Amino acid sequence: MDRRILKSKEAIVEAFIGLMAEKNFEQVTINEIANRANVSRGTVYLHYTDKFDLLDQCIKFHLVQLIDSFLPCGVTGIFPSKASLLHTFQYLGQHAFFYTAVLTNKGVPMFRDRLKAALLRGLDKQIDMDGINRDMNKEMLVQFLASAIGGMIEWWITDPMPYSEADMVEQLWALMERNQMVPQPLNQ
Amino acid sequence: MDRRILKSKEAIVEAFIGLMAEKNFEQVTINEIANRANVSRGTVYLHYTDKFDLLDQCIKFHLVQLIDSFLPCGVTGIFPSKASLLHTFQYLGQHAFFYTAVLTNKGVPMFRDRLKAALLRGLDKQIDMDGINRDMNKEMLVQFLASAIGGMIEWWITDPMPYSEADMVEQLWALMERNQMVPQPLNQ
DNA sequence: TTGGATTCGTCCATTATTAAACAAAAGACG
DNA sequence: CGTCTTTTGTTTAATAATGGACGAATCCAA
Repeated sequence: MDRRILKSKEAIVEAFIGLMAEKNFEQVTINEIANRANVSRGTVYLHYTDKFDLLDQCIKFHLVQLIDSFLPCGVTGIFPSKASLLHTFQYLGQHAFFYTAVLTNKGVPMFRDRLKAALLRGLDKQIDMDGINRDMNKEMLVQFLASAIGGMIEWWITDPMPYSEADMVEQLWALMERNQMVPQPLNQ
Repeated sequence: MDRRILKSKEAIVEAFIGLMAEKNFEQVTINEIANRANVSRGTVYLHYTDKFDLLDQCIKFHLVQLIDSFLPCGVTGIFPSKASLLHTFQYLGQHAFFYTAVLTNKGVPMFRDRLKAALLRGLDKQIDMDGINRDMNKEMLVQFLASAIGGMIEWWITDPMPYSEADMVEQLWALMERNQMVPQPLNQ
């Protein structure tokens, strides 16, 4: 992609997130965004139809990255591991500014739902319905687990991250193994 | 000026100074500058004929700012004061990265001379040749004082700035008054 | 010295960004 | 309510930035 587009989008998104951390989404104006991004107002409209589209693209982009941090190769190839879960929390930590903004901003209540939806899609592919889960209703189980993980993420991000990434991985990985959301340990 | 020009120049200059702080001027390439600035190589040539011109414009720009920080209104209007001298040292402190780079870089030995030349021009306008200076040779006096001030600045910047801006102002202002480089105190 | 790689400086057509204007909608405020 | 201001979304022509190409110059290792 053209270097100019990347730079403009980067500046716009950064300005937008910064403003969202300061005030409600509704009272963020395109003018402010353009000014803070040091970009012409027309440039914003060149890439985004309006601020709802801007918010939408931001959320989509980050949720794709979030899933990718855990499932880097998608369906094919490598299975998720403790290491990839650590990558996920490192990614979350690095982008805590964005996630805090969208999770706490009064004007963006739908983000919680979209995070859960992304988790649902990811879980639906990963979960092993044999063994301990043989007699469970998959839909209910997936709902249960997606809520659990989403809640843990939201709690870790929204509170000032009281535990380290490694601590979170240790606890969460055990819970995921227990529910056959990841490859089972061999000595079992 | 067009916003794009400002942004490009800013990025180029910042990249350039950063590289000058890391290696000698001679071994800084236009390619490196463009890459670090995240700008097309052609854009560099659009604003600067070569890296010597880039260095030249950087130095000119900063020396103008340095003089302006002390004589904000040029010839007309307000006289320099302790406050404006404080502005000068605050400016120097804020741009210490640049001044350190050009003062210590082995490839830019001429910067010292240009700093002195700028001080000479500034002093020539300001100095009062009456009173204590009546029987002095102006050219020699100006040379003497420009070297003195230039040396103080270079020492303050190059050493890790052991004294505060206010300390420097206090000492230097006394020396400037003593030599009638600034308006004399009224009770004298 | 020779050859390969990198940088240089310049050119080009294409594309993104710019500042400006504009009417319409939304807010702010008395 | 009406007035004044700001924001919105769209359009325009002008211009800066882009990536790519090119031959020449420079550097560096064999």
